Amino acid sequence: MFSRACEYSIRATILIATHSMVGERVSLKDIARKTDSPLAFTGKVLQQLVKGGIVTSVQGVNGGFEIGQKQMEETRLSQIVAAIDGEQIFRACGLGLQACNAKKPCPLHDKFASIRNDLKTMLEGTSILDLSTGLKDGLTFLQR
Amino acid sequence: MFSRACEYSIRATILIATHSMVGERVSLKDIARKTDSPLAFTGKVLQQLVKGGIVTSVQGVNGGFEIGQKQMEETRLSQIVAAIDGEQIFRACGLGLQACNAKKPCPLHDKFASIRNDLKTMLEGTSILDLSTGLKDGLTFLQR
DNA sequence: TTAAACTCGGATAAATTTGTCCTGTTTAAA
DNA sequence: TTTAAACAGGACAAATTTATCCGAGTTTAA
Ligand code: SF4
Ligand code: SF4
Repeated sequence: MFSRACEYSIRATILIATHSMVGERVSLKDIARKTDSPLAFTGKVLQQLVKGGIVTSVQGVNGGFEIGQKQMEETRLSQIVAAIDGEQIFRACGLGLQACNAKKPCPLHDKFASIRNDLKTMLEGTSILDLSTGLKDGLTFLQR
Repeated sequence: MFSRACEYSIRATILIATHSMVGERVSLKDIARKTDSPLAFTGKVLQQLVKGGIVTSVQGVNGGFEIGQKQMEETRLSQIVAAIDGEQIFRACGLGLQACNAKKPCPLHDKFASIRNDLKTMLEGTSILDLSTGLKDGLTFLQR
């Protein structure tokens, strides 16, 4: 569904948010450990998120990653996915035709577009905060 | 969403079905041309479908691929996807955790599992025949 | 001033997916 | 019996994704 890079970036962002809630920063090292992700690779995708304005990084001692209260309320999961995997997933044809076009539909169009749209709606309706509260309260998990 | 190999295999199967409806076989050459797919690679994935019992191949002059009337009615899109991409897509965690487990859910669990289930239901409820009639009648397309 | 704890970013490597090539085998018809 | 049209399948190549390595820059505190 999502690329590995995208999965890592979502897990990382959620973790960052739970720490930002209590005024802490998280280091890449901790992110990698607590989300069970490869450190250096996760560093790369986090840089993309920083450039995309989704999370903030602070260099130096006591540095790390953080996300503002407002950011975590307003940023949608769809933005993370778009920042890493691109908009493709929201628009692509289920059968791989060059462009999705309801005027000249592929055989799967109606059924596929419906689900793709549900996915889009879900991702656009879910904020980082939504995902982070459950983790903070110990109801959900980032590793298993 | 689906791998390229899977997209090719679905397009190929639908095309094969439209020909089988009128008692014809289709050659790999024609499949590649009419579905805008790389010939040799499509040949590979078709071999997987043959092994999976989804389509039948006939060697020699006037050979090609075909699919029985009953097969196209009974075979579900989910079976093609499973044959090429595996069952992963129906079971995998949206955030990439090792196994999907509602008892120890990832933060996206509820919302993701719902959509993943809709997708599964859709794929299981769609037969090759369903997809092929529209193409045969010129209402849907396999290239653009 | 120095050391330590951090992020940043380029280069490179490994793994996977996608794609091609070439040879062999089967089959029908000439 | 020969020939040509077709699938089968192994070996290899290209492209993409995933992952690692390492040196450089930044910041705080001792
Ligand atoms: S059918 Fe769905 S997937 Fe295929 S082209 Fe139309 S919208 Fe895209
Ligand atoms: S939340 Fe959804 S995706 Fe994550 S583990 Fe549970 S079922 Fe799988």
